[in-house]
Amino acid sequence: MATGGTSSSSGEGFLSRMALNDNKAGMEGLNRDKINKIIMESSKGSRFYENELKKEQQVNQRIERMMLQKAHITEQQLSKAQAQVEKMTSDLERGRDLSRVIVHVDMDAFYAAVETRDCPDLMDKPMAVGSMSMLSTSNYHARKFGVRAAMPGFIAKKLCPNLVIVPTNFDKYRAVSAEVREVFADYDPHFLPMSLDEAYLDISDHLEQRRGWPEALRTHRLHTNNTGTARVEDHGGLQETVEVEGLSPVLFENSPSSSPCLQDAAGGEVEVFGTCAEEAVREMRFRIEQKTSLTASAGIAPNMMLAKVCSDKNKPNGQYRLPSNRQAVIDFIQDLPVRKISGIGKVTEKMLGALGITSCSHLGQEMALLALLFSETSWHHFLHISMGLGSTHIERDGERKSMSTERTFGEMGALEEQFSLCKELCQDLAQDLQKEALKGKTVTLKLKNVNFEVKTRAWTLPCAVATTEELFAVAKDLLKTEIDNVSPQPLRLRLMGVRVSSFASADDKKPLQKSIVGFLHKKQTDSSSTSQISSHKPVKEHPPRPPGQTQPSACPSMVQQRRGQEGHAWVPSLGGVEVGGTGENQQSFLQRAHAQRLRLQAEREDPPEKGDCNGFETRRGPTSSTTTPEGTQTHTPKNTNTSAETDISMSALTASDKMTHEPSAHASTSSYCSTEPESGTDSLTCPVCFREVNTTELTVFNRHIDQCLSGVTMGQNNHTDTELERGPCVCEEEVEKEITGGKREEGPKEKGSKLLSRCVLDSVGLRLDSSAGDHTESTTGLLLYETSTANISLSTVGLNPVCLNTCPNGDVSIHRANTLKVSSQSDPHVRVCLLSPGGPRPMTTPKPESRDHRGPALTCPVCQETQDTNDLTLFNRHVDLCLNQEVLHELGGLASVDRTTHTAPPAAHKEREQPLQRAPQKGKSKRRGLSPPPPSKKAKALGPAWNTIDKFFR
DNA sequence: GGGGGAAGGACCA
DNA sequence: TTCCTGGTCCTTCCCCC
Repeated sequence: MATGGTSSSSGEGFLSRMALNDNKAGMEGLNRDKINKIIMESSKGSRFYENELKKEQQVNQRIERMMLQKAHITEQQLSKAQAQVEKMTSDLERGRDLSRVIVHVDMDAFYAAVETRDCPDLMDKPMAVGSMSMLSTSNYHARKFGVRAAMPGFIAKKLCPNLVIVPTNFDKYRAVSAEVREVFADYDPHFLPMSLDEAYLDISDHLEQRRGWPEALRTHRLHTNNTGTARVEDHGGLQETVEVEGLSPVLFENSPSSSPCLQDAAGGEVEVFGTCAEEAVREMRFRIEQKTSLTASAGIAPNMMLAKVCSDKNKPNGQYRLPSNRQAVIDFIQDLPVRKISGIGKVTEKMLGALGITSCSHLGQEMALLALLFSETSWHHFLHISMGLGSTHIERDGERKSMSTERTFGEMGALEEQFSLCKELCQDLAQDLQKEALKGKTVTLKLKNVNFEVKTRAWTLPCAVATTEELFAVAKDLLKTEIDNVSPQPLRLRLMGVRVSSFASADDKKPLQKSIVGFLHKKQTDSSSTSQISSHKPVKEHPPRPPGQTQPSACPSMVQQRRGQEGHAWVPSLGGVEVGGTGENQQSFLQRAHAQRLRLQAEREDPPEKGDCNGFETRRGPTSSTTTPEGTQTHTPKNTNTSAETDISMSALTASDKMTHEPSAHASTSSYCSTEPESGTDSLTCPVCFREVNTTELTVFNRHIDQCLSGVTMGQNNHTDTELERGPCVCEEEVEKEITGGKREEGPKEKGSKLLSRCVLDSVGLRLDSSAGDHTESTTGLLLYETSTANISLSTVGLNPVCLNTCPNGDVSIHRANTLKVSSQSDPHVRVCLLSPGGPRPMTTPKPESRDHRGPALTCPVCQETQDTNDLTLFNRHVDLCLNQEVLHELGGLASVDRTTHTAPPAAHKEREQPLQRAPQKGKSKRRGLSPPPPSKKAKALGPAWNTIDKFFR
């Protein structure tokens, strides 16, 4: 395999990135060569090693490119950069702030110390905390053998055969950490914890107060079994307080003698601390030790970067203060190896080393060169370091950016296991998210294969998600995509993780408008019940969406994700009415469906016959009764055909659910972004059949709606009872085959043509009046269709080109703009499935014919008024608002919307044409990785189904 | 060209 | 035989407007 790396600059047969990192306290003066030899012998040939080799090669290539770039730098460029650096240096110098006293406190070998404290037998033994796979930390005895954190246990054992490895016990460490933090809080209530054993404090304010404190407040009693104290040393003007004795009975046996303690009136030993920074920090460490029997080291400096370096200076069990004057800072930083700086790791160190830069003073000397070779962010960072500058303000309430969970395991190749684990991770993560009341829009799946290659696949949703079902809906599909990518080979994993990021801002957390759930609720919904989802307020509480304000686009289609590597969102020009993706959008969908239904009902001259495909009230085919947990029987159609809404859930859950055989999953969500009822509700009203469903389980309720919609509209049932019981889990290919009868062209390739949904047209009010004959045209219907991101949208027929297909007996096509042609030989109840136009399409392309060429003016399908516009955007706006009003009106809701505002002024028009939600580009092949190469730009632009669409318009 | 998403990677404890 | 976990930030590529 990878052999080139052995002859790289890292040395013959030697991988520098795997070599011992002795940049840690207690590891000075080790026999590096010997240790490295053992590490290499233990690792060589392993997949991990091969992967490290690969990474090393990549770094070497980076360095080669950098050196090449350096060779082309001209004197002129250099002097220009130098001028830039000098200007920036003087700017930074002017802003230098030496007024704060920042402390970095780091517990010494924290986990190991806790374990040793609790098991004194370990005191004199080399020990580490972790497992044979990985060590979290080691004590100082073990460090003498080269055993350190982040080293696999089996290698550590080879370095130190007597090493005792103690398993981690995070509950215990958390408890100790809490005690330590209590002490921190006395010095800086807003301290910044970096981990369980480390924190930054700004003690400036404390010192201010401390100056006025009487001695009694600075006096602390020693526990009888501890005698620790400290002494202050003077090192060439740099005052240094060295903690010396007893405080670390378990770790540091060679502590120097202490200064004498005083005795209090009761005869107990006490320690009196001074008022300066060193004394305050010494006192803090003293108190930590008294409280936990563990020692801490600290660094005191004018900024965080320096404090961090200082805390390492006298580790373990010591402290170091860097005086707050510029010269002291400059002197301190001069000979500091760059690797000592937090943020400079082995790669950066190596790159800088290639330029001859090993210390911070070199950094300053070569800054012009660095400015030319590195990014602005990087060289600015370097400049700060070279000047000894760092943050003087401890960001106390920094918002969390992401949350994740991941698991490493033995090789896993079975799909069932993978999907099952994926769900477990989603469950764990959902719990964590719930604890912090977080919801995020981006879900990332992290995979590490058995070759240690890490891949991340992310999907950004238009709405924030947090529940297991929502997370799983996305993660599972990302996983499925990766499985498909390596198919027919199995995806052999050793790690899987799920991350959520792009957390909702405060604004996003505000209640959403027009929640259908409020509408769905039983009227007597307990008003005192606490809403779990803030958005789920009754519709009355929310005003109608202002004209021009778009709703978030819907969530991506699973089908699209699985099928297309190049899927793109396409928010239709009816902006704001897309449904099916988000909870909000689903709600809108249902609301509109309801409104449309009522309107159509009222319009109907003849009551629908049994089985009429317009007939919401009529049901064809067998029906079944679902017994709710409460024992109430709910009439539900026995039909597994799904509504457009549930189509998403079907496609979202099909594959993996089948694979994992998790019966709960299929009904768990109807989209990525679920809608949950408020707690305290004991029944929900079905928006289709208007019956109360005695359940608060959304899964049950969703299923009811699915079945209801299916039965209402499809009027026929080709599925079996078994299928019903199993839920709408039909694999996409099966559906496609079934619907198209295998007739679809195999073009280039239908591969891209995404079968998006077996939708039920009249469930949203599409008039498919087949009673007049085999071929009927409807000019006023609303067509449900789905965009390439699985947004189910309500759109007037022909306003957006769609590709239609039917099954098994029908044929639906776009006959003309604004016209739907239906043909059915045997059954008037045509099932229509939609093929995504796919691809990112500007709303204007392909434009339907202009009004002049299209014939009559546009007629609103809701209010039936002819609109004096042929601008589709304006018309869409009108329809949208019309529907809104219709829904609100039907719900007995809000003040009416002035329809005169529907025809938007030019400004609002523009607003509607704001950039569309950009689609996530799924699975696109990057520079690296295993994904297939990306499609051509043209293919991407057009989208996979364009060939198909094109045929309709040709 | 700028903005922003996706993916990968560096780095830290 | 065996090389973690969880988090942040940065860079690069790419697409869209």
